[in-house]
Amino acid sequence: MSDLTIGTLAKSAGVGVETVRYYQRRGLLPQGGTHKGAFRVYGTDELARLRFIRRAQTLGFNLEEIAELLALDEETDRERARAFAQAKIADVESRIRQLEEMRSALQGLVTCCEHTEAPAPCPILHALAAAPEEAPLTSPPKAHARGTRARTSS
Amino acid sequence: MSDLTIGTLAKSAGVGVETVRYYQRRGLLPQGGTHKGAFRVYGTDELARLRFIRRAQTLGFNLEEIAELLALDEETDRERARAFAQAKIADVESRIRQLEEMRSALQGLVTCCEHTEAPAPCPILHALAAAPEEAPLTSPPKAHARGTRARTSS
DNA sequence: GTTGACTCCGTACTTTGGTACAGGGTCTAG
DNA sequence: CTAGACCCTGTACCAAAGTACGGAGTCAAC
Repeated sequence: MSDLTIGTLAKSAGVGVETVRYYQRRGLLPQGGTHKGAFRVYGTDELARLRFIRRAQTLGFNLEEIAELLALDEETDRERARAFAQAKIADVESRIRQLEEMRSALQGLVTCCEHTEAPAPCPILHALAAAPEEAPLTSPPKAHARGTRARTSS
Repeated sequence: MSDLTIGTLAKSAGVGVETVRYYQRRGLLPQGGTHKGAFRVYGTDELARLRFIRRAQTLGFNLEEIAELLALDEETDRERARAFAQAKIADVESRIRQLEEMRSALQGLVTCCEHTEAPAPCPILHALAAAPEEAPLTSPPKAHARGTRARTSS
């Protein structure tokens, strides 16, 4: 037993076949698997690796980070694993803080809206439309800050 | 005054020219602007609209949602604006909860690691590698849950 | 011995919020 | 009147994590 085809391997880990292949392309899973006939077969270590990936994802690691985690040695890399986890905690916490700021700003708008008499323009839309010179428009969350050159010209 | 070219309009709002054009393509800003000579000129309402977009982004709205917000009427759509904001609050809060779960799981691993004697395999990597039948692998945060068909076949 | 499900391989597409670039035209200052 | 800065249009590209699809081969059951 534990002679899995890619399909059963995928199902066992709760992912799609295409996902497994994708992980193979990304180098997270071995391309191989021993051949048996024309199809590849996978064993329990591939399954464990696949589950490792999914669990690490639920903890907020992306695939690149997971590749690094997978390269760590259980015996000799404890320090590094812990540092990794701690860095991720810091990262998660900063995202939480960002979201909390959003929430309180939104909450402020809603509260304001509820305390405004009916025949007035919507304070929410109004607040969005008004130009707050004080709050200088902290740059919106860019998906991936890369070449954010403001092109301030010569 | 307030006869802005696309470049000055963009600079006034703190975005790049390409971004303005992109918003135009997305229908968030009018394509037009009155022509003056060969170039388009924009006025204060385009600038206000552009700033509206950026502010709404900092509150966590995506461009599709912002398009809807922009379609609301300040006078007659107060209910809808508030509902919108409240839905966004709920959304933000659920993301916060998710992140908090991640954080506590990570914190648990780190704490565990710190209380383990040195000559043992890394508990973090170990925990990731172990198969927790209890915690059935709550699906990792997919970027955009769309066609997540597990292809459970016939 | 054929049908249907599965596998293999490669490539292209998805989403979101933009960037970048090419190949023009135009406007303005010196 | 010419150089350089700006504008226009259109298209292609970026990241991340997959998903979809086409065409061909193969395996197992009936």
